[in-house]
Amino acid sequence: MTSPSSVYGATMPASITLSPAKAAGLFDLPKPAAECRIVVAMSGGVDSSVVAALAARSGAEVIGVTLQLYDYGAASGRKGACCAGDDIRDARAVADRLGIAHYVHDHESAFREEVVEAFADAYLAGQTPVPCIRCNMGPKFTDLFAMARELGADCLATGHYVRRILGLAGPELHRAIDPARDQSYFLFATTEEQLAYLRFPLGGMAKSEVRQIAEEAGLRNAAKPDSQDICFVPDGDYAKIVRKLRPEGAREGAIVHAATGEELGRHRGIIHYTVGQRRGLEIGGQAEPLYVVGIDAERAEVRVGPRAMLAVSAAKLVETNRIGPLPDLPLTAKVRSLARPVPVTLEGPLGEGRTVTIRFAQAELGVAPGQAAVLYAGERVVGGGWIAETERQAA
RNA sequence: UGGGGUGUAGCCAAGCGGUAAGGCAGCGGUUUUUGGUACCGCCAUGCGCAGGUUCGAAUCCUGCCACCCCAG
Repeated sequence: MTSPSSVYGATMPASITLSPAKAAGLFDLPKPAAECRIVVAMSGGVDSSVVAALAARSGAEVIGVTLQLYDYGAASGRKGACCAGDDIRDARAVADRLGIAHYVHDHESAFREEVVEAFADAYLAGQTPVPCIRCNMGPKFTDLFAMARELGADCLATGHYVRRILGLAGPELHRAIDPARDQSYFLFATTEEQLAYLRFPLGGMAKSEVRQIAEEAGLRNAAKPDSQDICFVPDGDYAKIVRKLRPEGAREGAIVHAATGEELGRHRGIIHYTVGQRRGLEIGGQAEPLYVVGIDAERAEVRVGPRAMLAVSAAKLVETNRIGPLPDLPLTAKVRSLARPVPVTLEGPLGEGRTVTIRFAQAELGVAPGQAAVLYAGERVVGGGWIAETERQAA
């Protein structure tokens, strides 16, 4: 195994430090940088730290803000977390190093209500939530947004890997240059008002460039591991959190075959399952693997079937959002952060919270209610919605 | 009780004298700012038990045990 630094060293120029003008260009400022104030959402990770460094380089006045989202103790010292404990200390240290102002805002109760409680409720309802999207919608793009405005900032910059590009009808949201890093899936609910004010200076960069900049700027977290998993789930055991908040979620029930209705086994609570899931069913003696194809919260029933039964031809989306005009171009959709966007057609109006159905050109597997479906026209994000129900592909 | 059948890993199952396939489940890893998926790796010194034949037995022989089916 080669170390990351040697890999980067081989492919990166000796120095990619940006000039103040180039740094300023990344923020698309409304006036000369020296007259601007930029608020940077700092999580304590490398990405947002580099955003702060770039903002400082631009010559603008920079204020770093870190939201403390959850309990210090639970995540302290854990790799891959954010917004608590050590991460807040990292953010502060980076701000000190850069010589910028830095505020930590206690956001625990709001985060618990808007993200964690909703997360638990979704599982209880037999759905599979995406807490990162709720977090972006609430704490980050609503609360932090308001704070930045109050601070008189010209814009709010974050470390998301996504691009904001000025189009004829205003700012557009586009996928990151590096498809492996693209985080647009988590930002489909961004409103046009938010997008007008937000900046994503990392969307055109590769992760290796970002780490290089962090190193050259002498940031202590330059080599810090990427965050992954759910930030408020310390050990990867999300069900433990749900059980703690909603003990009734541990109600046991039957695992039945979706085609025959036969009871194949028992489970210890629907919160442990998600549509598309294969492992954890503990049902042996089968010719082929079984997958969760549906969850009946009322009856506390997990319905399973062979892989073919995962095929879905359409999905109903609720609480939809649209970013910019709907282009007259073929649309694609992602029903999962990873995975390539697949061709879809829209049946109904998109945006303003309305309900719409997306129909897949080819059957899509493992579409779970509670997840987001994000719509693209090429590289541009045109919006999306939450998957409320799916239509199984006729056999 | 008589007749027939079957006993191989947690489950299903191949092997029928030459030194235990495969699938499912499980475990571990890789990938990944959601859950999952996918991929890779691991998983029976032993084939119901006890003897015997043989250079060599899960495979042949004998006895015993267990379960299933038919008869009663």
